[in-house]
Amino acid sequence: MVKRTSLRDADCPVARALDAIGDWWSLLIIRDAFSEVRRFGEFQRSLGVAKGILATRLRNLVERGVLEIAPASDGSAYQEYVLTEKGRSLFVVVAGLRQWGEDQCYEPGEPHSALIDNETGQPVGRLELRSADGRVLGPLNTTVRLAAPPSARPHGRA
Amino acid sequence: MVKRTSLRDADCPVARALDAIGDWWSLLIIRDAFSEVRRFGEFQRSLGVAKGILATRLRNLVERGVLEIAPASDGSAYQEYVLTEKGRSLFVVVAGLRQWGEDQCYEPGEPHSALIDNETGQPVGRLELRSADGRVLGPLNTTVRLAAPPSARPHGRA
DNA sequence: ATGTCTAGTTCCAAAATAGGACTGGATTCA
DNA sequence: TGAATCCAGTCCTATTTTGGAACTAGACAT
Repeated sequence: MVKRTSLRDADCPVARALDAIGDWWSLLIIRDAFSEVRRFGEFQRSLGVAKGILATRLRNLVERGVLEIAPASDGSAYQEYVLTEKGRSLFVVVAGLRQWGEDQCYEPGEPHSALIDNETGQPVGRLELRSADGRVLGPLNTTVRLAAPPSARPHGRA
Repeated sequence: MVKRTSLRDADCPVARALDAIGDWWSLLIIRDAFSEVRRFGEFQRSLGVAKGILATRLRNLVERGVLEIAPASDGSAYQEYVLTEKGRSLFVVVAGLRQWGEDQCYEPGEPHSALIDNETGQPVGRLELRSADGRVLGPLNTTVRLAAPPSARPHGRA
């Protein structure tokens, strides 16, 4: 009767997304996966997370289709966890978090890492949401249009 | 000695960001805040979260400077929680989660909400990371360049 | 002044986390 | 070939966090 609330079937895409990947470790695992981290032990050392928790998270991410298990690329009998297409499409989310962290979570002079465009060696541009015709959009220019499937619900809900 | 690990001083912007806002309820609170939800009771009803948890989360978000407390806009003696500039700059993160949720967390035919450009009434465009000169970048085109402040650390770490 | 609404706090049981010990198969070394 | 070590987990326990309900004090409405 206390059951950690599930948002799997929430009628908001943000809630569903968070249900799948919205905890600390999962996002960090995904971040690492974007940097070629693949093996259980690599994740464990990189994150410093308890093995039990890591095992749970990896299992969940595989179940959700964000990661998949592949044979080890080094020819050993072990397995690896690699991003699926679904997982790779989280790139902008991780990039968004990174930019926000860089901008808002460091002291003014404090040095931090940066995301670099391989082509030019320059930092990447700022992530922006644009309209279909190219205008940059902010919170004030947009509205959530509710889906109205079985019986329309008048107010936004989880 | 078990203390939920803190990533406040991690040397990765993603980790720091997650430390501030990287849990379920915080992100959902922020999502709601983008839709003009302001009052304790409104958040509580919208999210269906336990009041104790909501109180903790709001306090934390205020501490972190994501929300701030303002006098109630309806003239009553109560207070409201509104996004700061720091909080509003999470817009692309929430938008990214929303798009991912829409794309990946619904069954093919299943209807869902959409983010609409107020100007045109059309759905907003896809969030894309671009290079300084405008090329669309994916995970393969980018690399994290580590900060090398006190003594350079050779490998990515939490 | 009485009753209700708002925004919490407090308390409890159940669940999740952190950490360490343990295990069994794979790999390496001699 | 066998022993030592590494890898990828599982299992156990203590502590923390969550979810839910009950309680409270200060607005507000009548």
